[in-house]
Amino acid sequence: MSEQNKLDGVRHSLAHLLAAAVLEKYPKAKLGIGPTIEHGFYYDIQFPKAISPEELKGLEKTMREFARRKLPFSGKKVTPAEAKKIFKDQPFKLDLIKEFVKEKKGLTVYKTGDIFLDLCRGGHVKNTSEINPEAFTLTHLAGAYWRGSEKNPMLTRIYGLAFNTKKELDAHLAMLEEAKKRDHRKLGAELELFTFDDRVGKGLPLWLPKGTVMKNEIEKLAVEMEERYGYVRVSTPHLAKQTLYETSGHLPYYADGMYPPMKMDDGTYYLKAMNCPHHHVIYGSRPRSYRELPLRLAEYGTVYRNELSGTLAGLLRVRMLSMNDAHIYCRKDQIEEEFKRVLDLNLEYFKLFGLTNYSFRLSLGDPKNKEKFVNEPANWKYAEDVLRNILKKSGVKFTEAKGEAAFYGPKVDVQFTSVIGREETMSTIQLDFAAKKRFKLMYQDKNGKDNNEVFVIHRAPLSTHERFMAFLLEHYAGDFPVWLSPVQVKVLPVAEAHESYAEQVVAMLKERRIRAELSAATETLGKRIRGAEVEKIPYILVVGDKEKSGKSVNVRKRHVKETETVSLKKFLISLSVDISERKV
RNA sequence: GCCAGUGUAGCUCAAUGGCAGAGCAACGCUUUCGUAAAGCGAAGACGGAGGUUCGAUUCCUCUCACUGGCUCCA
Repeated sequence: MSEQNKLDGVRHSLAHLLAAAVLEKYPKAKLGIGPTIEHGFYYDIQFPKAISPEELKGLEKTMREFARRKLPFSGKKVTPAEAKKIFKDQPFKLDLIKEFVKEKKGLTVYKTGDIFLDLCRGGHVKNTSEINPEAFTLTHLAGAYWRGSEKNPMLTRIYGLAFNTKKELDAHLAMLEEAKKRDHRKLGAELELFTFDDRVGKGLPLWLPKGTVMKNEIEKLAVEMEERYGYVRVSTPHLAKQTLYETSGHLPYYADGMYPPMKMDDGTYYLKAMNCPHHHVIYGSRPRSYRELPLRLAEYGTVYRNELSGTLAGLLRVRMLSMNDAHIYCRKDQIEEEFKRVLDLNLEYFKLFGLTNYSFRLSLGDPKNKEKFVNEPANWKYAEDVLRNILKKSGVKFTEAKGEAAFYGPKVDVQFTSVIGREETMSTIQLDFAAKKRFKLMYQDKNGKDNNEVFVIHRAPLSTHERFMAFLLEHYAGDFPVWLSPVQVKVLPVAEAHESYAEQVVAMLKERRIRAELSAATETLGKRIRGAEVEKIPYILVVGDKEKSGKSVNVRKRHVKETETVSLKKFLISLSVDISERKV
């Protein structure tokens, strides 16, 4: 047995001990399921009344006592009738038994000493003596719907962490503490990048001056890259009439995610939740020739989505999104090439930002779910095969996920895990075979005939400004590359006498469009250095008598104690080059 | 939206059924300083609305916001 399987066995066994501890204290509690997860385990339980987080300590203690009793785990097969009898007071277990019988799965029950019996497929330690009672802890409570459906009752989920040794557990807890310091919400407030306010509304970020500088830098990058990759830019209104979303087909699939309609004297309007329909209209604004394809329309489009209040989280999930959007209109024979180019664009971005913590996911439709996906089986199969083949050819690793597609077609999502462990889709590339029919997207082919075979690739490699900023903040822990830093250089005169020289230095920096600030000598030099370090300014320039007479600056790089005196001229040139090349 | 938790000054943290206390930041004055916190001073807060009470920041109800998760998604 591998180390990992053994640890999984420990974690799974702990879930059983947790359930046993709960039943000892609350004999009337109803058990859901208790699986193993990445760093531990959880158990979903319905309590007679809500329990408080303080009670976790007590449950933990009981679990330790159980573990020390050296209880053996043993399993046996049972018939459905036997199982129903054993779990007659456990409605959720009865639910599972029904399901397993329907799926013709065998039933097994596992016994933990003589304290606990659970319906379970196995995978435990042989004896609780294999569990290190110091290497696990219960961490937090959460609500979770039974079988993951919001139509079912909500159970209380108790999460636990478990490792082989106390040392590993402590290290993991310490890592979580460290991660909290990189939380984009904390850093964003400290670095004055964005803020929220009750009067504006939840999920509606206000970009502060420094955050806006960064947002604009990222947008500038996108404009340059997209120009290089053959895109043209467009710009569209934030609202549109209901008819547009009826044409696009978004209303039946997406109405819940949109803000409610606004009835005006000349019709009903919606705030846009996506840019695609507007772009499709631009495509159709005049007849297109086959020579024009692929046509790539790009826009940093602002969209509004009425996300459920409970899902909002800092900039990771908001209600106003600035999407790095574009739609590529191409012929069938161009899909592969275009898709590949988008993939390359993605990879180029990730390399530029030094991002490695991502994985590709091929998000597929689900033929059974006709409410969520357009019912065109042949098109689905074609599009899914196209995407799968391109991914395979390009050699990137990917997983497949059923039911994660857009309603109009499959997509390739780039999944990131934030430092606090939340997984979100960052970039997305989608293949849309439904728009051409709905919007009557046409082109004239070589023979002058109308052709409706216009495929649309939706793509957002830089996600939204909001989510991308959240990832960048956590990725760099606030230490942004110079080109992205809101303030690139801070100039510190040693004393008042050096202020005029310092002002000259700032002026020369600004002339080269370098973002520089003066930190006047109203405080001690040490204090101003500390301030600039806390602000995470990439370059601190100290100027005193020596620098003034030598037309030089003393350069202190972020987080580096050793300083270096160089001529002002030299510093200006090398910094300008670094910024224009977007060096890390 | 659902389940649970948390809301004290710009930030970090105290205390309390009976005048809410500090550090940092910001402000004023003094200091003009060579690489991560100079000194003094003044000022600043119980998320909001009800209720219980002689009296509520503290107890209760509602509400708003945030946090952790579920569902959902860029």
